[in-house]
Amino acid sequence: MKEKVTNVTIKMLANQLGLSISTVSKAISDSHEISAATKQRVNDLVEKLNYKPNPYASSLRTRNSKTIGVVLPEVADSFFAQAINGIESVAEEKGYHVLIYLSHESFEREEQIIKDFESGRVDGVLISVAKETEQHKHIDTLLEKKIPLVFFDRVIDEVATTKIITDDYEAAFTATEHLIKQGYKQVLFLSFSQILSISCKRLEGYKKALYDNTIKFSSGNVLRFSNDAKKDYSNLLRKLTSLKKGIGVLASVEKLALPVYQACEELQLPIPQDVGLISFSNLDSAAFLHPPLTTITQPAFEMGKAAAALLLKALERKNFELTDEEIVIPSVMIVRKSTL
Amino acid sequence: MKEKVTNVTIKMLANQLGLSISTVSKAISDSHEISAATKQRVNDLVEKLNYKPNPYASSLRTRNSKTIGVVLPEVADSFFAQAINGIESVAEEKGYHVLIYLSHESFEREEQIIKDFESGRVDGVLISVAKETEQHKHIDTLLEKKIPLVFFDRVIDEVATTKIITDDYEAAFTATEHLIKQGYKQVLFLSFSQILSISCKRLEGYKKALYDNTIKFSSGNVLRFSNDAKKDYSNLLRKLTSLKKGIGVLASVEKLALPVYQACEELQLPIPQDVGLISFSNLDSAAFLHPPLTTITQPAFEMGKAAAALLLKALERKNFELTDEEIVIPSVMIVRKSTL
DNA sequence: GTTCTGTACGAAACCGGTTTCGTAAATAAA
DNA sequence: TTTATTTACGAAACCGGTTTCGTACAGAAC
Repeated sequence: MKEKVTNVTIKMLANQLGLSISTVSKAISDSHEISAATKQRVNDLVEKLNYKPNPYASSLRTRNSKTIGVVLPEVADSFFAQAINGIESVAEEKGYHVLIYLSHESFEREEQIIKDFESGRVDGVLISVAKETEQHKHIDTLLEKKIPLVFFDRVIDEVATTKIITDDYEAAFTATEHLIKQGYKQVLFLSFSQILSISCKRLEGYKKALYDNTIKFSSGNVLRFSNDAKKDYSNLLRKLTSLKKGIGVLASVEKLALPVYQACEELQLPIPQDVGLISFSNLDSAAFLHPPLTTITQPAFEMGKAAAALLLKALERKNFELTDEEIVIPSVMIVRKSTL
Repeated sequence: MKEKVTNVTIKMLANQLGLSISTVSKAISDSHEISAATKQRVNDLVEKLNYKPNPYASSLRTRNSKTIGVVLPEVADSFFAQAINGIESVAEEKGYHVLIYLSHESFEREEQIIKDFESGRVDGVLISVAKETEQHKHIDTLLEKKIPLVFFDRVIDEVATTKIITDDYEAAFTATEHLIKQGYKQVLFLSFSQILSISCKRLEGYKKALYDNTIKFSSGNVLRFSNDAKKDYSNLLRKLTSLKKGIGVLASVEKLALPVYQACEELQLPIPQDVGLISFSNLDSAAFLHPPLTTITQPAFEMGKAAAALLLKALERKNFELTDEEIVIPSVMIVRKSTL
């Protein structure tokens, strides 16, 4: 009762047609070796029997699977959700399949996933690394095996392949300067990783804006978020309490914005009067938050699309290799009420 | 320069060890036929050469791929994002791989995806159908091929397999009654499909609540959302304008909630005073919207997890079949300021 | 000593395609 | 007419594993 239904194979086609297996195979792939008449007969039977070639048999012989692996830290983040959309749209168009893996921000998990790819399960890889990831041996090993990989958003600078990023430094600079111009005397930077390239760049942009506005950088104004949401939240409360009013807050990643709303509510610090908030975020609901959230919105869909397009180009074109370069797609700041 | 690096194969292991291929294969799978000493030698070399068995060769012979297919209408919806998380968590644990496909709410696309699965690419399928889907021949055909499939959330009642759903009828009933109890004289139902089982059930729950409260049902109060966001929005504007104040709105799906915020803002109809809003939604930001959104929150993660767990059980246990039943995981209503 | 049983392994078929290479017949070139 | 090509197809190797089946040998049973 549970045994699989035997699928129709190319052998069955060949037998029914009185042709050889190789002839059928060639007919299906529209080889010039096969006459039009024979192709017609073959295709008719393919249609009639609803023949679906076994993809794994084909993959085994041809050494490619028409499958790409996508490694994400998580999926419950609008950025990644939109990025998947972009990736899927080009994969679909080119007839590729997408295997999805979540690292849950864990380096070990990411390492396991990447190591599995050495098996040849995927033709290429798109990755946005975990917040913990600082080494890149796992990725180097994969590249040595000539499995193309492109980074998007969360990249590792030291790895020599193509990276699709946004203008993190500039965006953070703009955001910080915006807060300063709006009159916030101090600016907090909510950091979610001290390791990630994007975090570092955003922090640098923040620092530069402070510098340009002759505000002294204080490491105490950089709040590091860990995995412990409770502790992070109480740190945030403490920090906000300790400061005078007129605090600007730059959340360097989407998930850090909502805790600020919550904390301000709890502490009765009205946004934007006492606290100005701007966040890197792709939330559709940003415009309807209370108050509407000023955001740095990343071109998530486009980044996913660009990354996938490049990867597939590298897979399809034998004379195209992924060079060590950064492709920057700019973010846009959308000013709303949370910053006056 | 582009040719793939030849991976180490089981044959290379066998040669280096002076053993036969079959012995090595059995050693790796820890067969009782092989002596402990030999297993040790084999595993040592596996480690040393970083041998990764080709998954497609293995799939070909064993006729299973340790891969499941997940078909979603979209991914930029908190429900599906969380569901993926649930699915991935159990797939990961059981060593399964997950292929993701988006139907983008198109029946044709969904059909293509499902048809591809007839090739044997996946061992089993999880699906939440497109809003357009009313036929189910594509799914029947798959089931005839003995490829297990479980529905989650957006199910097709007529297909005889397991369905993981939430209590749509009751939740909509509760939501509607809540609006009525809060004093809204009329209740609008924002519908996003006339076909989907969940939509119908939610509509039924809505009707029942009206009936129980002796409010006459009017089909004019059911607003159908199409794919044309602009047209939908202007319909919504028109409807809200035409009604007296004190309108309750039940958004039967997450994406319909934000347009209501926008329309109320545009029409200067304060929520919750003039318009009460409740929505099926899993948005984390619901609590921080302006005003905070009362939601029916579905157990998305749990539903994904349950669906995946059941599917994998059907795949692993030969004496377990997916019966034609519904497993209901209840939603919870979280009352916030958008409904007084 | 003979038969039986169990252990440890190897040869080969097999999964279902793709690809190489060989060849008979038809056609073109000389 | 003979030779060179082209057309259309088939046999078989191949991809890299898994699985079946056969067997040599050691020790146990009789």
